[in-house]
Amino acid sequence: MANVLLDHVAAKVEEALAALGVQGFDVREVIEIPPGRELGDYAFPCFQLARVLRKAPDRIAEELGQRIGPTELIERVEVVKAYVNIFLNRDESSRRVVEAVLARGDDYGKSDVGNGKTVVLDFSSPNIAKPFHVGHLRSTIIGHSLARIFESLGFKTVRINHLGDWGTQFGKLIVAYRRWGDRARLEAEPIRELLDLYVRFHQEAENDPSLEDEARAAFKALEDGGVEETRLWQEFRDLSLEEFERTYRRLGVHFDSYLGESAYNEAIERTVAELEAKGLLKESEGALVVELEGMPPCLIKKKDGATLYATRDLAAAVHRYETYRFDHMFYVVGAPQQLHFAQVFGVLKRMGYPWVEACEHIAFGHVRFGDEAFSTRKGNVIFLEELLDQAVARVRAIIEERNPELEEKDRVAEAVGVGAVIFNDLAHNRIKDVVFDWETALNFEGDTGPYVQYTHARAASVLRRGVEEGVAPAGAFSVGRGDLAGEEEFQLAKALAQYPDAVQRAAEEREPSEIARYLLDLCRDFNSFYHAHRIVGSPNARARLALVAAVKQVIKNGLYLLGIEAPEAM
RNA sequence: GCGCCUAUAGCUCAGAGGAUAGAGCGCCGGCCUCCGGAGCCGGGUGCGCAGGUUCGAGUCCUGCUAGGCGCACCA
Repeated sequence: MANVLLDHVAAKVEEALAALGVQGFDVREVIEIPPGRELGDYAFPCFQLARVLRKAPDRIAEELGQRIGPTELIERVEVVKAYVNIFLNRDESSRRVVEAVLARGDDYGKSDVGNGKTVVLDFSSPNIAKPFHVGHLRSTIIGHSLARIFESLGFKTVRINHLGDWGTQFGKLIVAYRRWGDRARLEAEPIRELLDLYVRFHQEAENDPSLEDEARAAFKALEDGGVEETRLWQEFRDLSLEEFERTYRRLGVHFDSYLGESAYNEAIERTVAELEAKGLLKESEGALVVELEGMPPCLIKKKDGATLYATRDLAAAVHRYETYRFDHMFYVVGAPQQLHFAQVFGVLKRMGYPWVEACEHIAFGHVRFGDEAFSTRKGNVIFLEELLDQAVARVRAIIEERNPELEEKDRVAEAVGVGAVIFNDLAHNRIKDVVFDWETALNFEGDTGPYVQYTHARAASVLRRGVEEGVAPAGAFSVGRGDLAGEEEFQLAKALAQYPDAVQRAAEEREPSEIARYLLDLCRDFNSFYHAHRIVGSPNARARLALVAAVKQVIKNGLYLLGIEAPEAM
């Protein structure tokens, strides 16, 4: 499934090129949308052909232009210098696009290019016993969105939550809990209690460095199967997971596997043995490392014999390949960990696993708060729940003010508030750092999730109106010849035609923001159209309603890929 | 010190090597007894610096500057 307009144009350009004796030229790559409408709908610049054909680009354009005859879709061709500018027939193009969108419905934009290949996505992966804060949100929703995008392109996906449920931090928590823990509070609000313990540990450790040693010893005891340590760890883990599940439900996120770092305690020994057998382990300052080219060595075991993050990631990668035989594995983890993944991939390569080429670190910029980094240790965090609650509350207030008759206010407020938070994060290129501020996060005007959802609700409202007026009862749209001949209708339809391209790009770049931005553009176009033209009261109301239905469908499909709901009213 | 990332409008950000660099926020001014004003229309300022590659560079390369992140027993 691709762009119904561009496909036609590209095919015609290719035919014309063939007539000039040019084969295998990637027309789709070169063809572009001109900067101004007066220059046509699509343009084909001929500069690159000048070298191939050894002719002046202007002349090539001239010859090409003559060979691209009018078709049902192509109305005329104008050559301007080295550009072949193609003008489409408004009515026919709009009609075809609208019909294609409505015919495919929820499937519009999907394709089967993935051909059943498997993508494993490692995302979210919060640390147990630490609050789920705004910093974790990015991994969670970028991963979730990428999973949906790849599914829509015919890939099989496996969502893995690689829980941070192992490591020295648990030594710290065990030590802190033994000294200052409050049983009742742990059961009532586990994450808060664990966070406080964690923060207090670091405060006290500043004056008493021996605590750090004690914590390392406690973790070693845990790793060696100490009964008391294991019991506490299990409890911390269970209680934390319950809280995370609540947040995941709100975000509509689910996982196929919750195998966290702790799941690899046995596999790790096999991995270390394998490294040993392959002669890759070197002793260095008492620790075991694998040396790598062009970067610092990867630490495999500490001098006390305990394992490290990288060791567990290695074991996990091997296990995942054995389990899923993935064609791609995405690690949706913050950019600060680039070196870590370069090292892990480097070790896998030295181990001789060809599938390391399928592993990819999907890095994203970190979230800062003002000029301070979020720091769990300092307790300087914004809880995601708090952000979601505030967003939902504000939406609720706006509904009360502007649409008090709305049904299911709470459900809609939840969808819009959560959608605002998600969209705010997905609207930017993932690699950019984001500075969190409440004003931006809780703004619902302009380039925001609620704007897109509002546009969807407005389209839904117009369609309901069409039914009420008996113009298009029960969605009985029909687009006859001549119905969509207008310029504005065409521009909207052209935007709809581009949706599959946006999805494709989002997948190729692993960049959900491509879809977010596409939706903003589409919504702007639609709202302009809406304000400029009557729909229900117009002579071609049925056709315009079909166009509105197509717009609504595409917004819904796009929001779904971002993990955002599309309410019928708000 | 070494490595990675970033630098575009007052702010937040888009920009497929191609024609005249675009949105949102903020500010100012408008929007019809009519389909939802979370909307629409109008108003202006900009590619960090210096070279290079190319028919053509905001986009690619090199150097510099500024900011962020990372660099051994945390994850």
